Amino acid sequence: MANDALGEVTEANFRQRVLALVARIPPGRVMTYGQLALLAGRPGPGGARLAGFVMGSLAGKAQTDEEALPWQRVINAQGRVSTHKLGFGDVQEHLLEAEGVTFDESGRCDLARLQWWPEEEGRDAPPDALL
DNA sequence: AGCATGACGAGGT
DNA sequence: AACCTCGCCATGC
Repeated sequence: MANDALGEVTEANFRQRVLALVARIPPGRVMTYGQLALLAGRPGPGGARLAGFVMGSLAGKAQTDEEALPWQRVINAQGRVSTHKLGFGDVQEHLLEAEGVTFDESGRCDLARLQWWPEEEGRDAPPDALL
């Protein structure tokens, strides 16, 4: 047992970890696929893609059970949503805007300000005070 | 059983 | 800035 934290990260617990992290993202804040992968024990580009696969696997559910998982708070490293291809990119942006996230003309949001890290547990507002 | 494809991202050209 | 390659794994045909 032991090693949930250091031991091998199986596909099963990787998925579980990713979902657990997504569930903790505060409203108005976001996390990237690569970041989720890193925190779930699979750093690097490959891990980021895996995180994308995990999210994609629950795309249908996410839409029908949105209260259970804030899937819309997961975006790519460029600060853009990666769901246009699936047909609900606009929905995702709209949901985020409803939480206060703004996107510019090129569809980018301010990751530096909005990206959330678990260390901030408890702080649910953007680190504006630190600017 | 092989092959294409899908919510990614870093590094190189 | 716009590509290209590679890493990574599940799923459907």
